[in-house]
Amino acid sequence: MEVEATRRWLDQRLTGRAIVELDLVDRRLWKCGDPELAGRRVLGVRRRAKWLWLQLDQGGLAVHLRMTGRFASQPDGKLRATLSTEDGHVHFLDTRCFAEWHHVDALEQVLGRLGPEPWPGVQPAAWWQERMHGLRGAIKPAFMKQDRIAGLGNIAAIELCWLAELDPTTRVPSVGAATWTRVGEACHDHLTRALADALRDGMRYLNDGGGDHDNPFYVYRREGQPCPRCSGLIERFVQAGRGTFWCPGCQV
DNA sequence: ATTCGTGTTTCAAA
DNA sequence: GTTTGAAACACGAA
Repeated sequence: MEVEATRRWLDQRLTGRAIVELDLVDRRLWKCGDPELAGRRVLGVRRRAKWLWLQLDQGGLAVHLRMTGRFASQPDGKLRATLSTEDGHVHFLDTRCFAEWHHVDALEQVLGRLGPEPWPGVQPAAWWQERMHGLRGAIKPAFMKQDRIAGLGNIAAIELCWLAELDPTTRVPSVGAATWTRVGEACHDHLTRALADALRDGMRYLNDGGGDHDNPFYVYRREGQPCPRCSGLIERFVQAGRGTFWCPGCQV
């Protein structure tokens, strides 16, 4: 998970430092609170779902990267803000400018209804059954319901269906215990691997003209390519408004 | 030139 | 409860 990788990156550079200046290049980032951060000290960096929380000595900064937000040591993109400390700069880049920064007393003020975190543990079948209880629609969009399970997005939902050999259109009530167990393992596998990839390479697979040659996923954005498991062809269709990639050969 | 699709998530409407 | 579309916005690809 890129957000967890970002959390560690920020923690290394900001925790224990005092903020010297916030240069808010694009005001649209700023959703609420006082943007005057000079003199505040960063006590720690935490994550909840895809929110980052920079705990300050007075309140904190809640940051959501949305689609294209990212932190970097060099301003090599659409620069929206720069956070300066005594010993360095942290730049915030965001092509589409959907990201949100909130200066509030507590992170809970900006969180919607969020279910529990599925990671870093391996959640057992009973956990998934409880989280999905009452849903009757397709499993893949259900994985993305933040009020049921926090932090799974489109890629995770796609990849974990593939890992669990599960047809993304399967109705939630017809998923059996053995499959839920596979889902739990698949979810842990995917998120752990996504974090390792992000720690190593960042989001290089979709950045600066590289095309898809660095795509680290099994089926995401691989329409027309052979399935790594059964060599069937990966297909794409739209489900609940989002692109869904899957292998009709081995996902049942 | 124009349209389409995109890593997120919430919301309203049907 | 479910499903869809729209909303933030920018840009590369078709």
